[in-house]
Amino acid sequence: MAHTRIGDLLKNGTVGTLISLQGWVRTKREGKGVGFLEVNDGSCLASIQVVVDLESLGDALRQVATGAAVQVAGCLVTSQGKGQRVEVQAQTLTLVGPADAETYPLQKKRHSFEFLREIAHLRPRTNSFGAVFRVRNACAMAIHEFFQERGFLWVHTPLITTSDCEGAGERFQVTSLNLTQPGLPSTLDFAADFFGRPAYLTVSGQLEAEIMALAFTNVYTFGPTFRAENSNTSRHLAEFWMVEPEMAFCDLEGDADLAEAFLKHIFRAVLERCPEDMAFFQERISDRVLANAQTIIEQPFARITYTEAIAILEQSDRSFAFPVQWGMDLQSEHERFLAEVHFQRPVVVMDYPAGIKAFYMRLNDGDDPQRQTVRAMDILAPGIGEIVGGSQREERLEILEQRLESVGLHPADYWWYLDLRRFGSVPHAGFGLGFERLVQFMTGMGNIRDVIPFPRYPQNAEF
RNA sequence: UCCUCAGUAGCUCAGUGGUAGAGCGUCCGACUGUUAAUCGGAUGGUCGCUGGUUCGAGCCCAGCCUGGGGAGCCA
Repeated sequence: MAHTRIGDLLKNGTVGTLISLQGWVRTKREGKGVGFLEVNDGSCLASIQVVVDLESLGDALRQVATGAAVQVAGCLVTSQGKGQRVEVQAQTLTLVGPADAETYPLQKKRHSFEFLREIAHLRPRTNSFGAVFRVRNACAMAIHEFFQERGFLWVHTPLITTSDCEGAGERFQVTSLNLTQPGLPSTLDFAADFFGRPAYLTVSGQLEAEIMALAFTNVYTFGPTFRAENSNTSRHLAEFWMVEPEMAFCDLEGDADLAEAFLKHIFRAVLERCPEDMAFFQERISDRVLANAQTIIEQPFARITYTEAIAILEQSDRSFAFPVQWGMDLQSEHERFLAEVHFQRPVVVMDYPAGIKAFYMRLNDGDDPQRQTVRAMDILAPGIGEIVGGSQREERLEILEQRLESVGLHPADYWWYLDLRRFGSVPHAGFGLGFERLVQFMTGMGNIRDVIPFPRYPQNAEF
């Protein structure tokens, strides 16, 4: 008999039919004449109740404990008990893989996320992580859907790179040299290394995405990114996934428009496709999850310039640890005030001072030289902070060369990037979205390490 | 990396100088179409590590390790 996924049985299963299912036992309750198993196969949040007659299947049931893998065949019947529409009256119960109840770490109780992080190989079998990873999947699909519907090409930018997306943080070095040899690293000869020069794991696919955008008009990347920063926070990972759309013939306003439509689409899609999981987050993780999603979907994002943001902060009666001053980078406390207190919804902040942003961002025309700004755009989200960072790129060759020089970079190292400005240059723009931060934002999960199956962060790469 | 809080049973925690505790889990029993089942019993400890103070340290002191929260960096 073909096996049916539990989500299918609970939703569409016809009472009276014979079915077969496979999954892992969440709990077992045993009485005198009858026993109950709750079996989950990850297809949905709910487990299905399997009713086991002890006279016929008692021996088999005794082998089964929490955590065991089982296969059950039987009749789908209307539940006599409360709490579920249907249940399975077992005719056969097969133990596929036993689990020792004494040593199986997951108990029939609530566990802390800190503890579950230590058993990342088992935590996907919990309600919380089941919901997280189903929502994560739905987010990823919604992202592809959004771009594909709009004619964006999914492009694959390299993970190993020799270029540096300036300002994006510390890089992991990639080498085939034998670093355990004595005498290293003073004798390191990169000419003898695999690529003949130092190479790194990518910190951003943006520069290569620009190449592709200037051929395909609208493209996006969606893949892993690596930062060797010694960051120990609830919103940083050493390995994370990033989405980076890049659009030719597009300015900063178009960029912000796309980012807003993009976030709205993802929230709408996930709410529609994972209602049980989202209700679970609302109930168990944060009671603001659903209201937050509604705000994202229904309300237009606030949109201000950096200069206006500074004015709002200066006029607020808050006293900030970091004094507010034009030219400074916005601190966490400032971002939180803007998104959580002042606007209470996502805020797009545009036109940052040139001095605090990367070389490739387009200089605004007609600025006071003392207050030169660039066409940068950050989206600040309540509870998360910066979720999107983007800009219109500098498309003018001479100005880009000057910017490189002024920040101490060598234009020769960026010859191909500059070539894009020599041959058919057009205004273009894009942004980067931290995928895990999006999932955090969506689910209300407090720590980014709990929205990726196997988190990498300083001193941690166990699983 | 900095600031701060914490580390005691499988898990969540109480215990602030004098015999190591509770709830949950697990096991056994009872009971029951149960569903965070219920009731009774049992099981369970290098009190993070190292050193120090003291007649005596889970508790006080120092260093280290690990984890949480916040900050910086950023997505």
